[in-house]
This record gives sequence, C-alpha cells and structure tokens, in this order.
Amino acid sequence: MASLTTQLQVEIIKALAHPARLEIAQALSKGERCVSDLVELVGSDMSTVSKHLRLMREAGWIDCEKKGQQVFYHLGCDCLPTFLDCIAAIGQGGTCSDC
Amino acid sequence: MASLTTQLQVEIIKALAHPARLEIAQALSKGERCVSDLVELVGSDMSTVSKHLRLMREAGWIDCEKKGQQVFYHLGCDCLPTFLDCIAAIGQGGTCSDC
DNA sequence: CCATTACTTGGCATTTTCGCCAAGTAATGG
DNA sequence: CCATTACTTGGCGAAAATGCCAAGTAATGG
Repeated sequence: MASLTTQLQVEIIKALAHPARLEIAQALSKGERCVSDLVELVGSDMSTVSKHLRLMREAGWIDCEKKGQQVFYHLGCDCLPTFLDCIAAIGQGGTCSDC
Repeated sequence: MASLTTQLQVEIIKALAHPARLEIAQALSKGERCVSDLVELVGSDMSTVSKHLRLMREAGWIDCEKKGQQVFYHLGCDCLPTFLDCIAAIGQGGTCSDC
C-alpha cells in the first residue's frame, strides 16, 4: 500500500524524529552552526552527529557550506521553524496557533 | 542533553514517521474511519494497525469513540492536515506555502 | 612535506521498532 | 447463554536505527 510518495514523506519526518536531530533543528533555526558546535550541543561522538546531519541534509531540512576546514550547516527549508513551533505547542498540550 | 520536553516532542513526531501511520493520518484528515477501514487501507494485520493507532492516540494526534462494536478514530489535533500538506509540499521539492 | 584540525565514512555490536500469531475483552444477534 | 464480529493486548522473532571506534579525506599552518 505505502506508495513511494508516502515513503519519501516518511523519510522527511523521520529526519526530525530523534532527540539529537530535533535539537540540531532547533539550534539551526537560530542561525548557522559548524559541526563542532553541534557536537557540543548534543553530546555525542562527532561521527554520530555527522551521520545525523547527513540524514537531515538528504531529507532537505538543512544544507551545508564548507568554510576553510569547518563545515557550517544552516536551514534548507523555511518551514522548519514554524514546524518546530507547532510541535512544541502540541507538546505543551496547547493548540497550535501558527499552523 | 536531550530534555524531557525534547523527548516528548520526538515521540509526537515519531507517531507520524511510519508509512502506515502517515497513511492513517492522511485518511483521518478526510473524516473519521473505523479500525477495519484502516486495516484495509494499510494492508496489515488488525493487531498491527491497532498498535499504530494507540501510538498516534498517545501522541495526541487522534482520538477515538466506540459506536456499537466498532471504534471510530478521528483527528485530535487541528494542525494535522496543515502539517501533512506541508510535508507533502516539501516531498515534492517545492516550498511549503502554508507554513 | 608533515602534523594538526575538522570532518566523513565503514564496520559492527546494541537497542528499538515492527508485524504476525495467539489469546483476551466487549458489544450484538439469535 | 452462545456464537460472531470488532477490536486490543501479550509475546516473540525479524528488521531497522543508533552510536561508538577506527580509519579515511580535505584544508591549514609551520
């Protein structure tokens, strides 16, 4: 039953459905960050964070740009902050006003 | 690092991050359905669908009501259709206009 | 060049999720 | 009552996701 389209949409949603990835999304909503910053934020090994970032990039949520030896990640989809606010509102039991 | 709040939000997102659950969400956006309808829709065992429904209910996305021997499920959050449209738009490579 | 920093990728063990079957519960009809 | 329908729950093997370590790559500084 699940169409290719459905599967693609699931991959997009799954890319946010993990504590580290959600925290990364929240951080990037406030501005770009390099990988080391995000490693410090989520507290996992850099290799782990790197893989999370790849997933999110493949899903289209984020993009990156290399500057010298650092790689800076930033949002790739304008929807994301609204999306996160919506989920946060639902999480607090309230109704979401934005969406 | 991941706070309790973050973990809760992740559970809410995860409740949509599965082909069967996404299809159920899309179906319920068009109106209420009983479990048997949804079993036919997703093509899995009824016990499997029942467990998906429980997850979605615990996340707050849906509610249910028993009518006779049937259980009808319906949306529990007004955000959901907008949310789904947004994901669908992202999935098609376009920018999301609604959110 | 060579060492160092900043990352990415491969591999693999551990944990989590998934989905079926079997069994249990609740409402309806005869 | 008893059988049937419509579900839910428990259990468990199979599949997928997660995260660390080790190894590989690219840019910079000396």
